[in-house]
Amino acid sequence: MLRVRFAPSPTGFLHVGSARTFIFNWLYARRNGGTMVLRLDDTDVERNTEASVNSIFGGLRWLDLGWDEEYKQSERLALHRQIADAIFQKGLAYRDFTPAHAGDSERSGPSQTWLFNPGMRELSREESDRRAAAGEPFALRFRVPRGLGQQVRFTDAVYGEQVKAADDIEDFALLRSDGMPTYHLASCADDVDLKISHIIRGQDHLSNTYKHVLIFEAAGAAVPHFAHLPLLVAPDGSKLSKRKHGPIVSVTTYRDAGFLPEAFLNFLCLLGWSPKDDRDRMSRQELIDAFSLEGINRANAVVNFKEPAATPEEMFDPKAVWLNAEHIRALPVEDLSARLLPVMREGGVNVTPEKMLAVTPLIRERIKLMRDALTAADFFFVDQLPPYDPAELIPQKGDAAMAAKALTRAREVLAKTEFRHDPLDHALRAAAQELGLKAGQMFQPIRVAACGRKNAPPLFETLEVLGREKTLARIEGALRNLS
RNA sequence: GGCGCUAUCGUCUAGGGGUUAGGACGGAAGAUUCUCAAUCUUCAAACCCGGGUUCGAUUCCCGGUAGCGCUACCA
Repeated sequence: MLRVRFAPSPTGFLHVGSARTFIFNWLYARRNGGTMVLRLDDTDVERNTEASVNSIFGGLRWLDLGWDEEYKQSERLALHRQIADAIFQKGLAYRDFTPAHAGDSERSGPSQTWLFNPGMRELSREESDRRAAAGEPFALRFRVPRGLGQQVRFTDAVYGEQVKAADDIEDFALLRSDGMPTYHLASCADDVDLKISHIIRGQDHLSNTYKHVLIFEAAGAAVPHFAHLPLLVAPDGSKLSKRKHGPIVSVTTYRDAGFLPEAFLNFLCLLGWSPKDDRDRMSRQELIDAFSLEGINRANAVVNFKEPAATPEEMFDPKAVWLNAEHIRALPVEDLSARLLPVMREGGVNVTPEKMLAVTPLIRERIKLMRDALTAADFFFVDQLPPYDPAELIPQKGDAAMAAKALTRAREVLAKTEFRHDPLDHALRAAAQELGLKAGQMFQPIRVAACGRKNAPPLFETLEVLGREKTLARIEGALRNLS
């Protein structure tokens, strides 16, 4: 039975790297009929926050992926201690009574490799028991086989055969002196108990995996399969951090900016994985069908965002934005319209589903992010157009007089033309011809009058949706501006 | 410092002992349309360096360099 897990520690918002790890696990489970387990690795009580849990769940809910089972590591401490004790009873771990030091010993000084504490490792069982019984605090450390030339090995589905001399592995802690399990112990104990068959996680754990193999073996459990994922990094190659890179590393930023969850999912999948057949836009189902561990590559992938966040949407990886536009265009108009509705309303636009459905085809190819609809379609929803430069009304190779002539004629024609695409097309083209104007010279003043700007959707469809009343009022306004 | 992982256009990647080294984004140019988009066409753009193996290496091996990870009683 194939079982995978996503095990975030709730110490921050949902990170794009974590999201991708979740996605790859999910894809693997769905592809192979496996079970997806979500486990909150919350043993670091100090750093866990409720806000973080909310961010993780909120992000995952948005991605709409789902999982089959859910656990909280902090509720499973008894299991962790039981396994730690079993390892200790087998003589594969020892008590270390050295007072805890707050992680300051590294980086300063000659920084020698710390492997183990000989005094504590060699302490007799009697002495150890006596000091423990006396209430002296201790950390429990794994007794890594030393001086025997042993090797620890495992096969990684992505990185291949991995071997390390046991002598190079430090005697890592299993339990802290306060009795709480460390990440390594808790993670492995839970993986054993939850019968996780495949561990798919970030490559930052590749070198930790030797320790985990040691724990699995010491616990007498089967060692699961491993697949490590290349890391997602910033354009300068450094690892993504909120501290340094800000909201761009948070999944909710993409949601709030108007990414479609399936587009974001698609984008993340293409970082460090390839279907190997030149496809780029892929649906959820296509991703499931194409996913395999063989498609994962080994080099870190850059999330190509702009460091000093330029304009709001210019900061995103251009490929993510493009993919989003692709997904938007691939959506049936009805679906896109329905999904645009809440975006517009959140943006303060009062719009009916009917109106939205009429507007959607006009902006569909003109928006990259969902929120772009707010600016792309603004003129459909306001009573009064915001002020614009009357010079915009003047057509190519024309002057104010030409603009006035075109608008005056348009006012007459539009007063009696049916407001549908074809009649509008015929009437306005005929009017242009009468006036001796090129189509563009006729249309531009009308477009600017109706939309308040030069760049807008095609004229006839736009007028049709806008309606006669608003159109004529706006032409009226434009003529006033011109004089 | 120690141990390990990685290295193809600016970015994501395909490929693999002999290829015009392929695709995508982004960039440039053009076509098209009533503007803007969308679409289509074209162009520029890469095998980290040095040794070896080989008739032949970008591909295999070794070394270097660089980047990254681990080296906590964080996860």
